[in-house]
Amino acid sequence: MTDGLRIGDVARSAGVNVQTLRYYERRGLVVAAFRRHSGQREYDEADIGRVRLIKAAQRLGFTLAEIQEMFDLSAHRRGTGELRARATTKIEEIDARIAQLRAMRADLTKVAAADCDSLTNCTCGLANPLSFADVHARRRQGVVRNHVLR
Amino acid sequence: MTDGLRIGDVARSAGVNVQTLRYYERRGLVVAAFRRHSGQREYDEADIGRVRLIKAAQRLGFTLAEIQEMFDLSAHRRGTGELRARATTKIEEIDARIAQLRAMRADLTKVAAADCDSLTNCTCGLANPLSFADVHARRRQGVVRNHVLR
DNA sequence: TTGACATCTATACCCAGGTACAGGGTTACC
DNA sequence: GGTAACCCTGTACCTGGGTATAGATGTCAA
Repeated sequence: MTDGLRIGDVARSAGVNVQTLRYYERRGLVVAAFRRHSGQREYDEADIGRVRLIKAAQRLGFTLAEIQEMFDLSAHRRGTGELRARATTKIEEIDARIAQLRAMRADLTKVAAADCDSLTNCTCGLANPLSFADVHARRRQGVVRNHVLR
Repeated sequence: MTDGLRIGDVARSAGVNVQTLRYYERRGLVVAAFRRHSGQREYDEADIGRVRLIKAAQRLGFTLAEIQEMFDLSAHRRGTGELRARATTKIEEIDARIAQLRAMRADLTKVAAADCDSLTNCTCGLANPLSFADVHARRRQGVVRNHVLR
């Protein structure tokens, strides 16, 4: 009886761990079609594709919950344009995250430029709850103290 | 006996939870200078600044472990240029993350453009372990099947 | 002194996406 | 029929940054 794929075959082919497949089954993402009399799972070729699809969607930034939802949508045949809509939403999320990272980056360059000697005595704006922009504006007005080195 | 600040005072001033302060103490980040006979923590003004500094560093993308390490560095007076070096390293990490997000974004625009009806029947490259660029190159050579809708 | 609030310790729980046992049973090949 | 490799369930653990709860004290103003 060597027709169906066993869990290890699927794991190797899809590049995941067997524990991961059992975890996906617990979450309802990939459920083995059959069980042998002994309880061992039996998969088919399509399951390998399904696991690969999950990993690909993860690489695009989708969570397992979102992927599961998209599977459910296609199962219910209500999916016209849904995938595109979800991709568009995800693009917006990514844009927001990039904007946030860029803001962090800008503030970090100011920290690097200020060159405080240590974190505990850095007064270049880090310890201030205001944004760096605000701190710099106030400094120009003489409201914020300058650096205290060491 | 109302000299020292109590944990709730620090929490309110720094904009964090009291549980968070106790958590920081467990991690060794902010330890109350004194304890009352009853066991209650007593802080001073500097501790508020320290907590704010932690939150500011977190906003810049530093983890608590990294922040702790930077505190240790300044305590050991080996910090000349260290903060700048760490900021520079963090900037590189952020740049790498932005590049990764941009790659994800590019692939997502391809998914949106391909407009597959559903995730399970999407053959626009999602389920393929190769990058989308590769898939598109192969499609031009007629190696990859076209979409199967629904 | 009473009542409302604040604080204490210890422990468990949350998110996501798995990973790592322990202690068994099954399968494949020689 | 031995033995190595595989598979099973169930449970606990991991990261990171906290949050929640329980039950016991402490503090403070009226």
